[in-house]
Amino acid sequence: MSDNKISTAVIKRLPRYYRYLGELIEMGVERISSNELSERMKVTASQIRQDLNNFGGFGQQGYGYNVKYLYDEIARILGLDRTHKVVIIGAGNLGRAIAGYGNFAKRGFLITAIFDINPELTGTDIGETKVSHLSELEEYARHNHIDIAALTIPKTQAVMVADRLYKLGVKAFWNFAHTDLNVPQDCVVESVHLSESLMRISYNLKSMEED
Amino acid sequence: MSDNKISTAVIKRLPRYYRYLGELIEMGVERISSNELSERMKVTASQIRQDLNNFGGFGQQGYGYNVKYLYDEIARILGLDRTHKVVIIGAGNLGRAIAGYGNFAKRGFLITAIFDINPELTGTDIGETKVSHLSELEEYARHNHIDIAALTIPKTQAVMVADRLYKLGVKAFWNFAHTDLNVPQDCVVESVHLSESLMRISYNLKSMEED
DNA sequence: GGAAGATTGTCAATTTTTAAACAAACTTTT
DNA sequence: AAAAGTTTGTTTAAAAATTGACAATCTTCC
Repeated sequence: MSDNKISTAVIKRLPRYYRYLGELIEMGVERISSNELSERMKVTASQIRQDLNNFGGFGQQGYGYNVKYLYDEIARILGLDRTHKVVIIGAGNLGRAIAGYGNFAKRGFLITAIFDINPELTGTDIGETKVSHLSELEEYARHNHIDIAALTIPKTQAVMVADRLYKLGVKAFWNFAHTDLNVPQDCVVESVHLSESLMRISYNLKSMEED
Repeated sequence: MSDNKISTAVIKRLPRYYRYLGELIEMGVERISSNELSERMKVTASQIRQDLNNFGGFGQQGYGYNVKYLYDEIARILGLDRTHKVVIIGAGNLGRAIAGYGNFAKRGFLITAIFDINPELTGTDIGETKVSHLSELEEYARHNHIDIAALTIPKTQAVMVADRLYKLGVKAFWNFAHTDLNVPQDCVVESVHLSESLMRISYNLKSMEED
């Protein structure tokens, strides 16, 4: 359908465009040029135009881009026009934080189940959702579709649970564990390695001092 | 001291090398070649050698790299040989998750204070740390050094609080709010935009279907 | 409705990043 | 202790990403 193969560098920037366009809508801005957007976002106008043109011509010469239209188009490109059923594995603070974040639901990411290995948590409520014991995962997956699994559990468990989930047909993993998952090629893995993020701060702080 | 200017692409990869080397140490591996490491990490050996050589020659021909030595050197490069005092702004689930994660302390990131705007949370304990009211931020900063501020608050507050923190001398921000901070150039900002991360999953799921 | 001004889409040039190749130098084996 | 085998550090080549430039074309103003 759309031309393969868009570079990952472009994909990484799309959500940020989307965020800025959303803010512009809230501000009541109807149109914007690549030049003005580039000043707000601190990127080059050329990059904005080239990124967008990977997916088609959304703008118009002499006018710029219609904010609402472009916003909706990017949503479509990103697949935000559909709903995604998300299960959370791990009902610790991180799992709770994700479950409780309302903005995800607004973008079509619905928390449909939460699992934890701790029996004491089984049956307790997190937001609208009841925590199930991890042993019920297979039974659940037999009756319910899972688009995305968020893994907010320690690394030792994460790799094994990802295996189990893959066997149940889950193809997308939002991995918060401090490890790489070992799932087959036909999966989407997006890792959020918080400790690596902190280390980059540490490096940048250090290298700032040295100038 | 060390040669400027290392590309950010290299810096992003360093923590991952560090993680793998840590695992090798746990496994009792004493030496490793770039070739073997490249197979484990699924990157090219050439990239590993070139990345490391930005900081000096840590290996030896015919031998490879001493795991423990390289591990320590990367720690030093990343600034993990010092301690960093971290304050958390926002005692919600995300703030709690960060405060409770013991591995950070192991790497020298010490949670020294937690602030929240909600008076009901003031005085409550999170791990070892008591929550203070956000209004006490200035008073606290006058008597205590802050290396890094973690912002786990909504976007509207995050930008303002970052301003306040900058005026108090804080130069590094770990930003979890869904916005860009507007702090001066002499700051380190590391943003963790979870919703953007989710959107990339959505895009990749969609583009996987289309093949 | 025509002229002046603005802005896109795209091509070309530049810069950055990644990968390949290989001489130099060390380790291991015999 | 010499030969055979490894493996690095570095150079060179290739690929990818970013930026610059501009004709084409739309909008706005008069």
